[in-house]
Amino acid sequence: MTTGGTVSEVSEGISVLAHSVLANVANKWALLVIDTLGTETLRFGQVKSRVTGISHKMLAQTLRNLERDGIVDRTAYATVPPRVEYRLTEAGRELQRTVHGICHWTRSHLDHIETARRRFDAADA
Amino acid sequence: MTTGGTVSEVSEGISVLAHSVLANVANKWALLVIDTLGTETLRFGQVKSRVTGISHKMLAQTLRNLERDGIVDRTAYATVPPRVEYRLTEAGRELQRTVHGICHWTRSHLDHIETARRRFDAADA
DNA sequence: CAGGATCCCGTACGATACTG
DNA sequence: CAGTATCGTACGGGATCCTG
Repeated sequence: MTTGGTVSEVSEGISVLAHSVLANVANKWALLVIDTLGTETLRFGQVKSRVTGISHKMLAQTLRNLERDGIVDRTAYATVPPRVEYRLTEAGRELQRTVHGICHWTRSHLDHIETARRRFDAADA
Repeated sequence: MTTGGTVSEVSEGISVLAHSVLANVANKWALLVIDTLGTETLRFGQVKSRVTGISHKMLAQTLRNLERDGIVDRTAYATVPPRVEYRLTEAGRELQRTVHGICHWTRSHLDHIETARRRFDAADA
């Protein structure tokens, strides 16, 4: 590293944090979980059944990361069997609006993308 | 598998595509590249220097995936040295608006998140 | 300069099993 | 039911070298 200035150190520190946040937020499972939660309060199992294809492990991990970043709120009831509810925080709901935009864009462009892929794959053949 | 109906086969086929699209779009580098392109037309090297921390390989890979999905447009000029320009397609610009929302949310919530993380990490200690 | 090919390590992720 | 721990495999992603 040839930088060595305090300014660049600070700005790099910020970008490191930003990158780690993006790594948590900008991945398939996190997006789907955030979009699924929406304005609802759901139990672990409910989220799992609504997010198609997510594994038990990945859901737990994703929820923990989102909780850690203050995006989802976790409430555990000390009952038997245990009951744990998840909901988006205020910041989480702000994020959810733009996240929903991506999910919506994806769904509405599926056929567009499929043909684009076919053209691309045929081109370099 | 106990499903076996044509309906579920079709819906699963759709979700498989959706998941693969999300896997391309919903990752750190793709988001940053899309947000960086914005409304501009940039050369490979320009994108690379603007997306902090991306490696040569990941940029090439990300741009190829985005091109394949019809999100970015690639124009190569047969000059020496070669000159390749990237810009968002129409669909890509639609996506860019919501992607920008995520990047903006991340940037404006950095300190909020940092404190949330500290509280979380301190709690389970 | 753009970008593919190869090597190699670390991590993500699924499956499974165990605890409260 | 919710969550953690362990294991094994497969993929992500960086470094490096090579081509048009």
